[in-house]
Amino acid sequence: MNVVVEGQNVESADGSIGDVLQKVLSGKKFKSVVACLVDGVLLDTSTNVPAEAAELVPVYADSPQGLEIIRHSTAHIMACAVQRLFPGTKVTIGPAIDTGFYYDFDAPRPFSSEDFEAIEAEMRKIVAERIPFVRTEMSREEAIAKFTAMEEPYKVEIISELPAETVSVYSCADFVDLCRGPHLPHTGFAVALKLLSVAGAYWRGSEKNRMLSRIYGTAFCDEKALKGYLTMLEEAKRRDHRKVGRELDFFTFHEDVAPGMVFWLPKGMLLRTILEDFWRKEHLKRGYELVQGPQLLRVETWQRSGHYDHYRENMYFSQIEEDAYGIKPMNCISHMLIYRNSLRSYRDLPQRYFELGVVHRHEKSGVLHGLLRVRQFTQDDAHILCAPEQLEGEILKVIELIRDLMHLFDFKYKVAISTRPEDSIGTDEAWELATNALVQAVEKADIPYEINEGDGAFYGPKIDVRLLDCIGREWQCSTIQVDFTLPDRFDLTYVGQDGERHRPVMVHRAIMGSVERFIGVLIEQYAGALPVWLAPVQARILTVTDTHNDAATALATALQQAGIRAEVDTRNEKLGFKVREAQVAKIPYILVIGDKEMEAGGANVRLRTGDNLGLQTADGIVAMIREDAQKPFQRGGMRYSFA
RNA sequence: GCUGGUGUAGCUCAAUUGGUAGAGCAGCUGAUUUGUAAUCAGCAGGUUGCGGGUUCGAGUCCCAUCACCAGCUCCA
Repeated sequence: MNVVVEGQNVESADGSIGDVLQKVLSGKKFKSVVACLVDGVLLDTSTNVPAEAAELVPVYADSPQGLEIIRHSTAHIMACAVQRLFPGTKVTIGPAIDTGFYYDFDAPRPFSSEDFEAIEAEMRKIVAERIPFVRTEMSREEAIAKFTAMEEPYKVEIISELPAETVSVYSCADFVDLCRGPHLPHTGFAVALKLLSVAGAYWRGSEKNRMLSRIYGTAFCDEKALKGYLTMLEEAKRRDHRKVGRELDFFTFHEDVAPGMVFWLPKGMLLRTILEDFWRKEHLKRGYELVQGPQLLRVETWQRSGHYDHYRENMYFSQIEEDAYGIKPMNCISHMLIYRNSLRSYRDLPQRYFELGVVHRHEKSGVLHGLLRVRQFTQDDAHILCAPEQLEGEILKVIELIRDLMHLFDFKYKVAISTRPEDSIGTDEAWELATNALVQAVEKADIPYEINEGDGAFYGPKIDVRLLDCIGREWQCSTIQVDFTLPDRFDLTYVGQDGERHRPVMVHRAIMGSVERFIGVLIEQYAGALPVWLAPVQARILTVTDTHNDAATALATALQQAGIRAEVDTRNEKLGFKVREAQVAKIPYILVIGDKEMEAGGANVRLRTGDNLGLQTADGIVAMIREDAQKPFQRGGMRYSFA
């Protein structure tokens, strides 16, 4: 029998995959093979070449697939080390993840980062021993008996629920684990590893189960790649919006006064205002109308909407004399009441109500995170009330708006459709209709998506868009939710062409999701160096000495009259000091006026990148900044206008 | 809410086995009139998150609580 390996024909009978690869590959190359794709199936190199195999594609340590195997095997090595050092620790699961791996243990005492040194040392010992990973297949019953004997109840539970009749088990020295594989040929391949953090994690991800002790770590194909990753983590810390937001005076928190609620400082509020103004105008252009409802609604209303039954734990309440009020966690109720304010005809549809709506949600204490997860936030919320036959078209328009916004900031995003959860209201028919409309629209827009079963809102299915922050965490931003239920509960109607009353469909949608969160992600995306159109200060004029103050003020006035946000730094400081401060403040245009500039009229232009553009006239500076501010908009269907 | 960790000046961090709470930056005052990432000097700044306890003595040890950080569950 022959197989093809990297274009060459090789005799493959009676040999392991490793044996065959060794015949073809150079010694150096062979040493970095961690596993092999046999006609597309990933196998250990110790496996015998299957009789019908046609092609072997070696998986190298530095490939994405190879990296995943390294990490998975490193998780096993860690489990092995942990069981050696902490007898009585039960193992559960330990997969590779995007940034490394983790393993969840049920330990006599939870681990802390102080244990890392000992665990890593034991792991290195195991790596140095170059112990082979040995795969064994056995029947389910055998496996259950084996893990029962080993007193590993979590493994027994997993195996008992597996549909397969035979399972594979990997052993590595004294450590045995249920595992699909494949694994490294031996532990000596795990040359670059590091433990990163500990965390609690529920068994099978459910809050009702026991809390396990999770250790996160990472592994790479070599020390250089590991070092690169650790450097990247440091870089990410420098971009953290909480740090940058404080340094740039954008916002602050007073944890003792209002945990999870933002205090916007003047610079941050200006940024926010620019973004919101732009966004309101964009909505007006796209057929939305601006509305606003009250912060407090009587409890009876929340009972009618279903929020009281399904969302009460997250709501704030207030008692005034005899009346109980709920502070709104969502804006939809007000928008429905605005719809119901007059009799609607089919000719009026769709009604699109937009509100930058401030909502309060009492999030659990452990989940707050800077601007990205807060208890009071502003949704760029809209509710579209339309006839059922308009639904798909309306959803498509919303998807276009999402696309344009993501495009404007060069965000990468993921789309998921979430279906009916257990805790929900409404008929099966309505849920199916709504879910289908979402799927149809996304497919028509030709956007890749995944399905999250049971992840919908209690009143309807939804499309979610998630953005990535600077260390790869996902944050939900846009959401589109179809709702047949609330229009029913609030008896919304329109008069059709036939003169009969009909029920409109409601689409809840937010594009940024939360203005706070969106700004948080923006700050990280740009590391604080916001696009010129959003920068609270677009230009700062620095004087060399106080003889240039008048010229600086005159230039500032000229820029301001052209709609540019400019300020002057006339402090009695050295120029180098002022330049440094302007640069640290990430101000896009640093304009210096000294004798030369005063004589020639204009200023020396330095960018926050450090580039110096030399002497420019006032008109030239205005044109330059305007063009720069306009640049991101040239790509999409949106425009930015100077006030 | 859960697991682990951390709370010291506006910010970043020190403070030997429990023994007088310090520094840099920022702030204020003065000097300096300065050419593209930090001029010099002086001054001021703190019931060590809050509340108990142990001790002759607590920033340090113990308990409780609030908050923050890394995750988990949840979520815009």
